[in-house]
This record gives sequence, C-alpha cells and structure tokens, in this order.
Amino acid sequence: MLDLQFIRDNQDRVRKAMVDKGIGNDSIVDALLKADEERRNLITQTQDTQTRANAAAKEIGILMKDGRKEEAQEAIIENSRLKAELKSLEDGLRSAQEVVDQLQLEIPNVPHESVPVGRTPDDNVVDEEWGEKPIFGFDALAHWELIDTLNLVDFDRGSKVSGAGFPFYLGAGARIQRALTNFFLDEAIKAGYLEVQAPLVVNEDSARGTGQLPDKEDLMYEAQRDGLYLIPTAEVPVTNFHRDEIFAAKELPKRYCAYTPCFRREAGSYGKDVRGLNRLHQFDKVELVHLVRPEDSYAALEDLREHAENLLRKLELPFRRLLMCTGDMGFTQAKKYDLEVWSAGQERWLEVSSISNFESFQARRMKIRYRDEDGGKPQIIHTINGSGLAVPRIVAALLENNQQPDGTIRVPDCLVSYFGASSIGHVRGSDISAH
RNA sequence: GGAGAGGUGGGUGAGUGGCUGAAACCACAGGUUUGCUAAACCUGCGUACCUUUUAUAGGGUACCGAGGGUUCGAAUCCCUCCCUCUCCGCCA
Repeated sequence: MLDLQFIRDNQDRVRKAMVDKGIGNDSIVDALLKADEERRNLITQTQDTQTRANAAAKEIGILMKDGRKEEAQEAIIENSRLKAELKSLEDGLRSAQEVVDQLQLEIPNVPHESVPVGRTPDDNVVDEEWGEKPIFGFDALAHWELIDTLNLVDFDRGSKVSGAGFPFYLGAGARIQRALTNFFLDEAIKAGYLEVQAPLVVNEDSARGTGQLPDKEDLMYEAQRDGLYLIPTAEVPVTNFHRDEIFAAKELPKRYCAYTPCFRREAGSYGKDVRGLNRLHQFDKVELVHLVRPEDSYAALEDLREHAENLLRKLELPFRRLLMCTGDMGFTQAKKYDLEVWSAGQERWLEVSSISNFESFQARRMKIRYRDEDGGKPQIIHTINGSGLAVPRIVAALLENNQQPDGTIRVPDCLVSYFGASSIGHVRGSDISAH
C-alpha cells in the first residue's frame, strides 16, 4: 500500500508504475484522488460539526449543574439538530473512506529506478551466471527418473493420500531434504539471523498485511471454518510477527530465518513444468526476512541476495541471477531478483529463490514503524525477504547435476556431514531396502 | 469442551455518565545540582487523521480490546464479537 500523500504528490510516477507493471489502469488513480478529495472535505465538515456539538454538550453540562433547567432544555433541543446533521455527514464519510481504502489497495508498489521496464519474463535481465553446467558422457536423466530408480519420492501414494503435488519423501529422499534444511538454517544463523518457528496458518489480517489479500486468495489454501489460511511462505507469519509495532531506532535491523513447509494452491501449467519436484502444492523452504530503516533497505536487499547466492556456491550448483522487469515482478515489490539453478537432466533453469525489497509497501499495511533517535513522528520501516532456499527444486537440481555413471548421486561437501554419506544410492537401494 | 474473572497510554495501575486524552508510580529523554560503582529535583514524554497560505509551531477530530447501540454528553450503561487469565475435563 502506498501512502495517500505520496500518491497525491507523485501521480505521474504512480500512473507510470501501473502501466509498467501492466496492472489495472490509471483511471484507478483518478478515482482514488477524487474519492480522497471528497473524503477530506467530509472530514473537515464532520469535525467542524463535532466541535460545535462538543461545545454545546459541555455548555449543557454547566447549565444543568447551575440548575438552569430551561436554558439547558433549549440547548438540548438545539443540539439534537446538530446531531442529525452529524449523522448524515458521518455516513457520507464512511462510504467515501471505504472507496478510498479499496482503491488504495489496488495500486501497486512503484518499481525502483534500477528496475528494467518490460512486459514478460523475456524482458528480465540476466545479471550474472555462476558455475559450470555439467557435461555427461552418458544420457543424463531427469530427476523424476532418478527418483524412481533410487526410490526417493513416492508421488503416487502422495496422490492417493492427499492429491497431486503432495509427495512422500522416502529414506535418502527425506534425509537429503532434512540435510538441506539444517544446512540452510545453520548458514543463516552463522550470518546473524534469528531462527524462528512460525505458525503454519495465519488469519486474514496477516494475509492482507504481506499482500496475499486481496486478489490472491487463489494462491492459498483456506480453512474456512476457522478463518485461517495455510501459509504460502514463511514470509507471511514472520513479517506479521511485528505487525502494529513501533521500534526504537536502535532495535533495527531485525533479521529472521524460518524453516516452514509452504502451501500453494496455484494451478499452474501442465507437463514438464510441473513434473516431479518442479512444482508442488507443499514444499519446504527456509525464508529470510529483514526489517530495516528505509535508508538501509537496498543494502539489505544485496546482502540477502549475496547470502542466498553463497548457499548455491557452497552447494556447487550452477545458477544465474535475474533482475526482474516491471511486468514480471509482482504487485507488492519495488525490486526483485530471482535465483535460478541449472537442472542438467531437464536442461532448464529452476527458480529456487526470490529476493525482494518491498520498501514501505508491506510495512504500511502492517503499521510497522520505528522512531528515529531524534524523536519525532514514527516512520514506516522497509521489509525485505528472500528464500534461502526452496528445498525440493534444490534436490531436483542436485540429483540431476550430480548423477554419476553408476547411477549414484554425489553429495556436495557442504552437505556430507548433514546427510551422513557422500553419495546417494551408493549401494543400490540400500538406503531404502529396509522400507 | 464446561465454569468463572478480566481487557485503560512503553509497563504497573486509578478512574461507574459531564472539568479525564485520561491520576499516580515505573521506564525513557532533556536539564539543574551534589559529585563518584550513583542519588535528588525540574521539565518533557501515545497514535492517526483533518486543517492553519507551510511550522522540529498552532488549531481541531477520533481512539481507554473490536464493532454497534442508548444519551445533549460514555473509558464509565446496553448488545455482539475477539482475546487473556484461573479452575475442571481432555490431550501430543
């Protein structure tokens, strides 16, 4: 949510943002400004009337105390008229306010000046590629084939028990995910993040706070009876942790890491895009969240990005970084990077991290503020978050990139102690034969 | 799930219809003074919005869990909802 004053003062930038992001149309801005003007007019009138009514009520109190009953009675009658007037003013104000509130939620965040203008994913800028794509002397398999051979994941029974996109992970398949999760958390803790375990369901206010509502209901599973949503990412509970709070300046920055399963309803496309571990309705992820002063947010964005990239380097996975264009970056972001990992069996890039600066857009909705050392009014903070990292796609890439001629999978050095072995399926089936 | 109690400013906590945006204390910030692992005293100290032809300034309105209602006037009375605590039951 953008500041109303900002929208008033920067109409052109806001209109351009909507065009560049390809969201709505700028008649919303006109409607908003008109409703806002009406709202402010009504506020002025309403408050003016209230001032008079308050004065009258006070006067009546004094008259009553002095025992001047008749004068008081006259004043009461007089004041009743004011009250009726007030009623209609308030009704008008309420509906004007509703219009403003609703339209304000329909205006997207303004992209940072460094963000390329573009319409489609093709307009995203590839910032950097790192690492060597592996070259095999044999036919490289896709991870779903490797998974089958090594019996790491059971998709069919997942479908039976829950539905498509809810797999069971078995034996080494389960353990490699646990190893990755622990590795990610430990790295984050080393970097100074505070680990949190968050609720996996949130209420409507929280979903609105981080921008999942309104309009993105379809993204989330809903427990309607209890008014709760399954979290699509730990970003939602972790950022809302500080909703409606005012920090002292010295308390910032706040940096949190959280491992949670993530639930996504998104229908998505069919075929290869959703094959295997590429796209699931439930997946594990470690999320990183920063709450910072406004002037620090772009440095924090780079810091988080660097952290996530280092994880990929340690995992020895080739990856590239995309700077997302205006049309592909989303409603709430001011600037966003995607990290994509090379998956050698499928010969495609898989998104494993999305790192965004929301500036004050989320924090304004959540009323997360801080007070500067100099005192003065509380100011809205900035929020940044990013994955560090999404687990199943890392597994997919790891399986595909590290497959060996003998059918085993090499485990990267950084994971060996977490995983407890230097390869998966070294003795064919030994990990899972017990099952 | 059953029964009861309660939700006031950063904290504790007064306040049962008008002079209370809210006492007091603590915490915090600034100042004075004495000086020595600090104390005493003074002052300040909620948020949002509107507005004043533009100010680290003034004026106004709203907010005492949330939303409605009664009243000329509500933190104070009524209704609904949410939350917290205690006891009982159940339970990883």
